Amino acid sequence: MSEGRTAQVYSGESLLFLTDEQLRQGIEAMFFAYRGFTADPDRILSDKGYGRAHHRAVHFINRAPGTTVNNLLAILGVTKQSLNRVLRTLIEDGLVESRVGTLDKRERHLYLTDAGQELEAQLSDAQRARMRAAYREAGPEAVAGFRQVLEAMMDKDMRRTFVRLRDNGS
Amino acid sequence: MSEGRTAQVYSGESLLFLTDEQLRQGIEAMFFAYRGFTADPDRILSDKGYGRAHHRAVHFINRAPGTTVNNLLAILGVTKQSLNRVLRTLIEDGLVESRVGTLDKRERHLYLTDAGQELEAQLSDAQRARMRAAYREAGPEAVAGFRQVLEAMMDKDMRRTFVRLRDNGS
DNA sequence: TTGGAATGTCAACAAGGCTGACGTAAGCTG
DNA sequence: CAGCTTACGTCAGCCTTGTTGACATTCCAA
Repeated sequence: MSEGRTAQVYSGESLLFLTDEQLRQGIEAMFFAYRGFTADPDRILSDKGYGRAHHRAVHFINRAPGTTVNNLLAILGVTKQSLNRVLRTLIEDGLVESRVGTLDKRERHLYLTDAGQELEAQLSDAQRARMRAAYREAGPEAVAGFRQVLEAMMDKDMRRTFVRLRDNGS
Repeated sequence: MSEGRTAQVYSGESLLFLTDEQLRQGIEAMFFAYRGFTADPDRILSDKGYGRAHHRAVHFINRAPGTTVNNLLAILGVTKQSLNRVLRTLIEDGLVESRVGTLDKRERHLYLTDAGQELEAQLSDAQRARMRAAYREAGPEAVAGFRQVLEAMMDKDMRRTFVRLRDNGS
């Protein structure tokens, strides 16, 4: 599995030694950073009796209004039973609306209600504020590199999904 | 919470527009990348009846052999009951050894056994392989930026912990 | 010697994953 | 039209991993 203790990558003027130590620092950085990444939304959600799973659903419904359950399932990578539990509470609480498909009546198309959009904005604002602060501190070149490495770290399928979403949005 | 739709960061030759759209792409990149980041260890662990919590414990015990339970608690950010449950199974299975402190006998110092080191290496190899591939694909400048943004995204406390660990290791 | 700190343990609970099984409605295909 | 497949929902049960609260033990330090 391991390719030995070090590997070298040459690019432009700089030489990078991919020692196990450097890789491990990257691993730990991911671990600690992800905690920060989720911290603010988690606080907001737990006040309202929701969890991270609700956040994810709300985020991607907002991202692609009218998406089907199957579509959402593929993006989130969970079972329909798991997603259904979350969706049910969101629909009951009036944050999400589920409309029977017009073209294919088996499908349910999901939309955020006004209340749903309000929650999404609240979560989004908090998470973007942290991301914005990090981007500002690190600077533009760092941001480009950040996104390149993250994209390269994704599973192939997820990367396709990510790119599709990205190119849809803007 | 939001500072408006866009913000600008100027640095060197390039100008970065921190539009909400760009920030959201960063957020989604984190989400999808973290899935990839944990995918390989998760597979290995579930074969052996362990979970991500076991991985984290094993990782940081390997990282700082002889660490105390309290220390590990602070790093992992969970309750002692949660950690204890994981540690108990690891000790029962002979992967972790818990030694009563010599200086302060209330403390337990944690070490990986040979079997524990073997598991750690297996998990580490898999995770490093993915990180190495991502680093190679993105290139050295990207890697530097990646780490800068991640560090800036951490909570203050976690950042201190991260830096302390990093500077210890190398 | 007493208070507080570090640790462990028991119990109970919740979120959010999972599998398996089953039902219904709708679309598709021969 | 008949039969298979697809999309979705749901029930039941299980697991991991997080939580709180309560309580016992050990032992350092003032």
